[in-house]
Amino acid sequence: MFSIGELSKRTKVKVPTIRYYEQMGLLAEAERTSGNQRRYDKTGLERLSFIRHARDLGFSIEAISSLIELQEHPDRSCEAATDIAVSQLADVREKIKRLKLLEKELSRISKGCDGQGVSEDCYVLASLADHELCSREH
Amino acid sequence: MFSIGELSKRTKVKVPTIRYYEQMGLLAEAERTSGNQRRYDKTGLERLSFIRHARDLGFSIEAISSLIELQEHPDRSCEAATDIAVSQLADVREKIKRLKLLEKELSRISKGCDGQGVSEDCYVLASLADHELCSREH
DNA sequence: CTTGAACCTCTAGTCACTAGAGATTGTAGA
DNA sequence: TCTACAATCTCTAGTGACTAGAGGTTCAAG
Repeated sequence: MFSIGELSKRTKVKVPTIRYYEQMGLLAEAERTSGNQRRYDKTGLERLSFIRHARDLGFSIEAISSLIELQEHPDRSCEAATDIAVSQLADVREKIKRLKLLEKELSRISKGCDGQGVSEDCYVLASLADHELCSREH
Repeated sequence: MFSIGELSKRTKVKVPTIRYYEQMGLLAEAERTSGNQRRYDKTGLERLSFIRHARDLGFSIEAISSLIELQEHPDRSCEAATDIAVSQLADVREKIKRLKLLEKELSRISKGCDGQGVSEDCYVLASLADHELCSREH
């Protein structure tokens, strides 16, 4: 049995975040010492590692809640879990697509001031002011 | 002179968001009719278009504030504005990098359940539970 | 002059935390 | 055993960038 600080160290999840996860129902309520401090064991550690990993992969708290529920009712859980993962993947791909367009636009804008420059006006500000100057959609 | 609803239509920025921008100091306080309703002109329209475009490119409200201040004090503004754009670009590139790693991982995880499957356990849940199963950092 | 869409302000909610106040507990060293 | 003090507790409020809703007022067309 170890303290919340120890759990925090081992999982690299901050102490207030652990309490927040408990409050949100992602973590079961921890056992307490006689003095009301939380104590955890291997189960708690594994559960939190799962949550942390899923958060790192961009799953929302809500999605993680669903995944945890699936874990606890293992019948047919695989399909449903895969659905969640696939939808998360679609999300990530969409974000990548959008960010790549932004990258092109920003790199074009940033380069505007290099070299001989664009007379007296700032190209960055001009580009932001006038969407027509954009080379593509974003 | 036109209303906030008209401005909203022309810029595709929602009415409450326009009021929010005013409150945050991004937009100058609009003129008012005798009945206290906001009225805008070309200047307001251009300013809001600038903000909207910058938001679309992922600039924070704070960054936009800086850009607007630069616009208003044009001496040396170009270098500073370029700095902001370049830092925004670095940000975007970093995000793309991270998301690409996630994409690989998620697509690997999602595929786990296809075809013959991985015996009775759900590969998605197992992968999330055990970071060691990841093929690379993320 | 009436109607009703559009406007006003204000408060509170969203997500996933993070920060701080003020009080209590656990534990290592003297 | 006592003492210090780090770690813990609960609670409230703040973050960013809005969004939603209540309850009231104004504008403009017919």
